[in-house]
Amino acid sequence: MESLIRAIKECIHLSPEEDNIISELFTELDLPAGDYFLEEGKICRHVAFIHKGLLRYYINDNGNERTMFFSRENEFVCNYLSFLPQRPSDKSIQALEDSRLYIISYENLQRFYSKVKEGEKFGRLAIEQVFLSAIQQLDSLYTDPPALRYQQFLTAYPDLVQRIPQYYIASYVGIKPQSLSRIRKRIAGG
Amino acid sequence: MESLIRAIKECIHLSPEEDNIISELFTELDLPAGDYFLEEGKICRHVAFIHKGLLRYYINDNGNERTMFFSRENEFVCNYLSFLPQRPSDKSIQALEDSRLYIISYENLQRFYSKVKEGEKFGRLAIEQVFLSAIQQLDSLYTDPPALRYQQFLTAYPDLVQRIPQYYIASYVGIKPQSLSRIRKRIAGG
DNA sequence: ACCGGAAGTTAACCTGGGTGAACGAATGAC
DNA sequence: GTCATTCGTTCACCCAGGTTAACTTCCGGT
Repeated sequence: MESLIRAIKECIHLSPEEDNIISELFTELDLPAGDYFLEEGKICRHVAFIHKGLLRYYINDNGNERTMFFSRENEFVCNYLSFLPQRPSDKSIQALEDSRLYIISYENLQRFYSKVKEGEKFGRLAIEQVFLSAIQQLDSLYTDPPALRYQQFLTAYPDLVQRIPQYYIASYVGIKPQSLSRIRKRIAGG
Repeated sequence: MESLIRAIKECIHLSPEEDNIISELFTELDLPAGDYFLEEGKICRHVAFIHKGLLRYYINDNGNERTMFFSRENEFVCNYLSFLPQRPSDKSIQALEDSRLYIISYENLQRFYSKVKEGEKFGRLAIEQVFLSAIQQLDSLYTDPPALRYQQFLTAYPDLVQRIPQYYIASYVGIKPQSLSRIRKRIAGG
C-alpha cells in the first residue's frame, strides 16, 4: 500500500503508527476488466484508490450510457453522491482493464478521520480535489461543443485513444458513435 | 450573525467563545441588486453566507450567459474552483435582489479551521454539501432535456418565477429565451 | 398623451446531433 | 477456410435548438 500512503503524505503528515492504521483500514481489491466497482442501484460503500488499472465512471440514462470520466493510477474514485449520504447510486464504475484497488469502507473512513491526527484535514483536501475535477469535467460537458471535447480528450488522454473502443470516447464526448465518426471526418477533411 | 451561527451549529458544536471567534472572522456585506459578489477574471477571495437576498452564479461563455444556479437565504455561495486554488474565476456571482451577506476571507477561513475545535469537520461537511448540490445541478444540466429542466425549475423555485425575468430562467435551463418561448408554447398547447 | 426601451413572442431558415439501416474491416471460433 | 460478432463508417431522414429579425406588450419618463 505504499502508493496509497505516498499519495496521502502529499497532503498531510503521517506518523509511522498512522501508516499502520491506514494499512489496516484499507483492503486490497483486484478487479478484472469488465467487472464493476459500483453498479447502478447499489450503494457506494467504499472509496477506492487506484494502484493500477483504468476505470470509467458513467451514468445510464435510459439505455444511453454517458461516461463522466476515466480514472487511472494514483487517483481516488468514488461516487460521493451515493457514498456520502449512503444512498443508491445512479452511476456505475467499471474496470476497463485489470485493476488493483485499495478500498476503504464508510465506517473505516470515519475511523480514519478520528484516529489519524490530520484525518479530517485530509478528508477535506481530498474531497476538495475530487470536487474541483468533477466540476471541471461537468463544466466542460456543459459548455464545450462535442468537436472541442473530442479534441480535448485526444490531448488529455493520448494513451487512452489506443486502449479503449471508440464508443467509450463518444460516450465521454456526449454523443453517439455515428456522430463521432462525422466529427472525425469533419476535422480530418476540412 | 445569528442566522450564520445557527447554520453552522446544524453541523458542529460551538462553544460561546467560538461564537465570538466566528463573529470576528466574518464581516457583513450589503450588496444592492445588480452588483457583483464575484466578477469573471477576478479571484474569489471570500465565501459568503446569504443572510437575505438572491444571487445567481453564472458563466459567460463567449457572450452566452449560462446560469448554473440561484442561491438564497441561509445558503453558502462561493466559486470554489477559484477560491480553493486562489485562481482567477471564470464565473460571476451577481445579486438579483438587495442582499445581505456574511463573508469570510480565505485567510480567516484557515483561522476558522484552526481555532474552532470542529472547524475542519465543518469545512469538510460544508464542502461536501456544496459538492453534492453542484454535481446534482450539473448532472441535470447534462442529462435532462430543456423542457424537463424548465418544469423542474417551476416546481423547485415556484416563487422565483415571479421574481426574475424569463431570460434568466432560459439561461438556467440552458437555452435561448426564444427557445424557452417555444417550449412554453409546446407545453401549454400540446 | 407621447415616446423609448426592455421583455416576450412568433416565424423562417440554418445547423448539428439522433435514428435506423446498410456496409466493410478486423477478429475469433470452429 | 468459413461464419459470426464486433466495431467503425456512411447515408438519408428527422427533430430541436440557434439565429435573425419583426412585432407586440408593458412600463417609465417627460
